[in-house]
Amino acid sequence: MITKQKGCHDIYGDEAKKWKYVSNVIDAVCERYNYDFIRTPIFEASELYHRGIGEETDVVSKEMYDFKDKGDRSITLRPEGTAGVVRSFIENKMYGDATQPVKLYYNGTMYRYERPQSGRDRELTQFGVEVLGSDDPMIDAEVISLAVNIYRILGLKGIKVNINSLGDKESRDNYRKALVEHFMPHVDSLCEDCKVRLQKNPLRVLDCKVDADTEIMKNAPVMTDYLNEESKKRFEMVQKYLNLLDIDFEVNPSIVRGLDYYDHTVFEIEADIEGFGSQNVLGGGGRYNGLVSALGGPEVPGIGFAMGLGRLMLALEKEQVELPINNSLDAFVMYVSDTEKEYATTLVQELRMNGFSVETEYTNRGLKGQFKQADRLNSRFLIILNDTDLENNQVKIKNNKTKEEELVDIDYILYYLDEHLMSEDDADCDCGCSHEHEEGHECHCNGEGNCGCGNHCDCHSHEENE
RNA sequence: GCGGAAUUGGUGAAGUGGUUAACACGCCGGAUUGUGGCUCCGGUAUGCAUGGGUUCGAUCCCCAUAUUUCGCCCCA
Repeated sequence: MITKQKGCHDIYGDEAKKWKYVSNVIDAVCERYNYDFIRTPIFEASELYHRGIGEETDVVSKEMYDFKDKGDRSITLRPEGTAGVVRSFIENKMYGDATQPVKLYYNGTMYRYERPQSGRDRELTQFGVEVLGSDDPMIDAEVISLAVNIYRILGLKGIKVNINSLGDKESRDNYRKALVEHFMPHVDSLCEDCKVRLQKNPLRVLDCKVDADTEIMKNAPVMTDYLNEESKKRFEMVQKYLNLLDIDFEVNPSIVRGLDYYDHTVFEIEADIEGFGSQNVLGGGGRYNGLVSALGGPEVPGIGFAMGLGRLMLALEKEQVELPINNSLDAFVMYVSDTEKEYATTLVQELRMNGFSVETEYTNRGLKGQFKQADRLNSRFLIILNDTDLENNQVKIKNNKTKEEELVDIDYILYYLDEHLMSEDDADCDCGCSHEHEEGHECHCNGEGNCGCGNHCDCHSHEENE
């Protein structure tokens, strides 16, 4: 048997429906924030990541999925989304668009050559946003709040937002110098990795878990003390806007992020859920004012974040958040004889073309088996064909909930289904999301008929629940 | 890159160095002559991840590989 590759997953059935639902929420929220969808290639020239993410980062130095193509080009499966989006921004000269800043979002697979564990796969799906062309602290807060609001809308409660500022270049240079001065005298007591980091990227020494509990690490200078006036003021503004947006956060000076392109605001959103795996960072991001120019574009500031959808799913599952997934069918057409089957073929198509979700029998089951199949598929109506009825231009339609059965004229089928499905929905809700009707769920449509699910709804129960 | 645990039908799983690998669910068929969901009856693994080895004999013991899973490191 050929099996899937290590660290990859097949997503299907109800799980696939959940993913689709989450993607719909993401699309709906991004639309409200006016972010445009962008799709960039899954593979890029390796150099993009070497220059963009940073040679010394683990992501580049040991986790890249790279290979030579038949033209002997060095190709890499994208390990993250930002570099590709920024490349596209430059290549397509989006900095020349009239509508600045450029606000983009993506939702796609990334690849990292790692040893899989809970919350860590080789193929992972990330949703992320990038804002290019504004250095306003207000947009920093907006990006963070967008991420938080998506978690909120999905119903996830256990999240914690950590923010920090790496400051501008001057602040970072000063801090870097202070770090080197602090650690150099004790270089021998550091772990092997840190010795290298101290040379190439001293900030990341702070990230080290091996030496985390040592005295030198605890006494290490703190970034926030080295921010110059301008950077400090900027960081305060970000916090002010976050407060205005009602986002709970904590300033955590140890957040430095693993990718080299960040400056000023950096943040991580972690799962704060009992029993969650050790890979508990749900999302993270930050500002990267130097990245566009580093990749050959003009001096354009940027900020973004990415969240792992797989980890989000784990978190939702851990919190037992029930996502509203639609598993029902409008009608199941049943038949036995060949002439009935012929009519079934055309009827099914006609119903489908008129907007009904309809299934029929394809595996020669007897009637009994077809009833069972219709139940399994949660079909609301059963259309039972019978040669005698057909001769009278009639079909039997059975309501699978009330078990009532009626003979209906063929010309009347569409109207009949329309009417009966509508009246069913009055009691329920026809937005298809149904979460507002379940206990313990909040609806976010404000009675305007748009729940986070992106489906339109005009039932009244929304307002009552809100 | 390093370490621990696991792998038995469609599914959840019990189990043993020795003739027919429990049990449950599901599925299929029948009782029910074209109306199911309850009940009863019957059928559902030449097979215990793959490849070697030990043994008279291996699903069980040993080794390797693959995959899964949980950690370390790192990240989403």
